[in-house]
Amino acid sequence: MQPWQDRLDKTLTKLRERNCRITPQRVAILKVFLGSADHPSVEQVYAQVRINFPTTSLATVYKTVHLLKDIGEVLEIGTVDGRNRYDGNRPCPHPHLICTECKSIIDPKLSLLPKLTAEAETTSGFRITSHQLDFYGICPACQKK
Amino acid sequence: MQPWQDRLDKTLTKLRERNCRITPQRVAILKVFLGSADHPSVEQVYAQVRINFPTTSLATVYKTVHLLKDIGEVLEIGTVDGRNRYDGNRPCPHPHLICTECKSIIDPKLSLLPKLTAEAETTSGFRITSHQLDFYGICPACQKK
DNA sequence: ATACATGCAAAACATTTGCATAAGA
DNA sequence: TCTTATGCAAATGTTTTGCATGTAT
Repeated sequence: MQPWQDRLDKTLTKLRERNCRITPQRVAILKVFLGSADHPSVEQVYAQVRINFPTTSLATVYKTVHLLKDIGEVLEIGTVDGRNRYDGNRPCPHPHLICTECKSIIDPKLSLLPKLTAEAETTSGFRITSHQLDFYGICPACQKK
Repeated sequence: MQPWQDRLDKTLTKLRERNCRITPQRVAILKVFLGSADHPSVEQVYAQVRINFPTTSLATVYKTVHLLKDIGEVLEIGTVDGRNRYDGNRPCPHPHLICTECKSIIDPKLSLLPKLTAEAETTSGFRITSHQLDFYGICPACQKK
């Protein structure tokens, strides 16, 4: 029993409610997202899925990632190094730290972010519903090189 | 005399120092960046340049934008809607408030942002060089509708 | 004169789409 | 059965590259 089994079941239920079919490919793709702590690209998901499902096509991975994004089960992070990256574990927007050298992505915990959002709301009068916050820099490992 | 004349001269000097040649195309592209307050894509720069230099090729615009990015005179903002956007005016990135209803964009002044950046650096060990921060929500005018 | 930049076309990318076939419900 | 998903291939759109020609220095 994987720690994300519960999450998997909930997502499958959500798919059924939308009259989407539960195919082996979709389950496999979903499992890759839930099992990876980092922020994979479509190509990386594809490579992972093909270990167990060698017949899976890249187009299907693209279509499924789109579907999961649409139902809010996967978050599109943005373009890093020419390809889109995704987060299957925290589908709500959160800040990222992106290393411009090795392209790795970290999820920092920023206690001040709610206060910053509040400041943006009060100074502008906006009702803020979402955000995208990416810091770019050099990660500790690359600083030593 | 344009307000960015001084900046233009400095950039041209920088180019000469790097043994780069000052061509009409490069000057024209640079002027487009300095004269536009928004964040143009390569295609938009290309369209603008071709008004005065109809023979300019898209490849040259791409090469020049790359050059200007390399020497730090233009900032690559990131990919919006499938294409890269650039900022030739502001050396430092700044946050945006984007209304999802009327698409208007506001530049808020966020006094907490430096503190948030500092928190991100200390908690991660990253040396942060840049960032992108976009808040999405409903502006005051659209909330009344 | 001689590097270097330009412009054209073709290539290299990630991503999307159309359609016949396969398969979940 | 009957609709939806898959997989292939072709198309799309952006960005890059090779090379002959043009041009700034």
